Amino acid sequence: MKFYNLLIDWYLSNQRDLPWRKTKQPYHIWLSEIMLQQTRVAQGLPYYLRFVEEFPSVFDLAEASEEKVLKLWQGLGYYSRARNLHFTAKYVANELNGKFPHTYKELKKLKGVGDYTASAIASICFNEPVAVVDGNVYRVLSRVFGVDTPINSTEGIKEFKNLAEEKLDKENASVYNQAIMEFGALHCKPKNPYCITCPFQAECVAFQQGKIEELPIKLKKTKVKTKHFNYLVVVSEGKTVIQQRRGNGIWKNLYQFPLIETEKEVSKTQFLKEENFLQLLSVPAEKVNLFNKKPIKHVLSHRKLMVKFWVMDLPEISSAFKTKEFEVIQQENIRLYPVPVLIEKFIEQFYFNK
DNA sequence: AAAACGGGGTA
DNA sequence: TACCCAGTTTT
Repeated sequence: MKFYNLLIDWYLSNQRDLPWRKTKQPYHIWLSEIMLQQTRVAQGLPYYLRFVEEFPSVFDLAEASEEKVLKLWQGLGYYSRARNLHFTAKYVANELNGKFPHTYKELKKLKGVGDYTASAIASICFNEPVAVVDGNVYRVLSRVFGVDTPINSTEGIKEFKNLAEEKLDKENASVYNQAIMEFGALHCKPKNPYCITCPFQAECVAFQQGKIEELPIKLKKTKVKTKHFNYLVVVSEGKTVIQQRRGNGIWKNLYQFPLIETEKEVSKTQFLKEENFLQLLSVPAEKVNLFNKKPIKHVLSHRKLMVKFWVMDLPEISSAFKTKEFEVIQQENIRLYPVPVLIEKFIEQFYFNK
């Protein structure tokens, strides 16, 4: 029995019932694939359902504002996915008459669609014989065939792509690709895989050599850097002040309270005296209160943020906030804006003294 | 070639 | 903690 036959047999009796498996419409497959990049099915599923409900077609998504798309994406992370999703929706709707490309080569030209996603859409929707290589595929192939090349090295990426193409069932790329990913997700798991009941036990190099725990091999990732954020939460006549994050850093185009970044954690005295922007405001010290005594630790894949929220009770909005950088809004309207989870959690706890 | 880019689940 | 998740883009 060939590798792909065993795999597909396993899949046909073990696959999960997922909404995007009930369709082959490129719009839905594309949407699900973008959402599931570096994201577990369990986490992405509710977002997928809300998006399909809110945007039944690519035209609906194209017509929405980016702010609305980001708001619906809030909490899913990697927000460039949402921005690229919206950009591509507009492109497909307006330039391609709502029709997605039908080939790997053309799909890969879409913003936010890389090698994996182009392969996934081309194979799942059109049965094009191109192999997907995601985290699951790296794990299954490295173990079964005993490949110890680091999966995140240039060499490894090429080698695994070639191996994946070699093992692909070219007549049934759609089912095969989903099968190998599903097998990696449910059976050949990172920790405690079900080797005892594995259909590949006899031929699995890693199992036979006792290397299940070691494979796949991955080069160590970069150090997490610590940053110190100080947010100014203005409270004034039922209003507050927010700003949209610009540039290419984290949370681009999402909203937050006015931010002052410091080299290290600062006390109230240090905060009020040493920061230029605050001096500009000239707020009396008694009007400033620290919301959280200990900094809130917010950990991202490559950053550790230590965050303090400074609440400023003002009789009126300072003129320093009346620039293009800031927006003065009614407090109750803050829930309409897309914000990082960190900010959302704060808003839930803080009732703006009502 | 390496770093940037989120948030949550698992052991 | 440390690692991982249906990866892509930028530096």
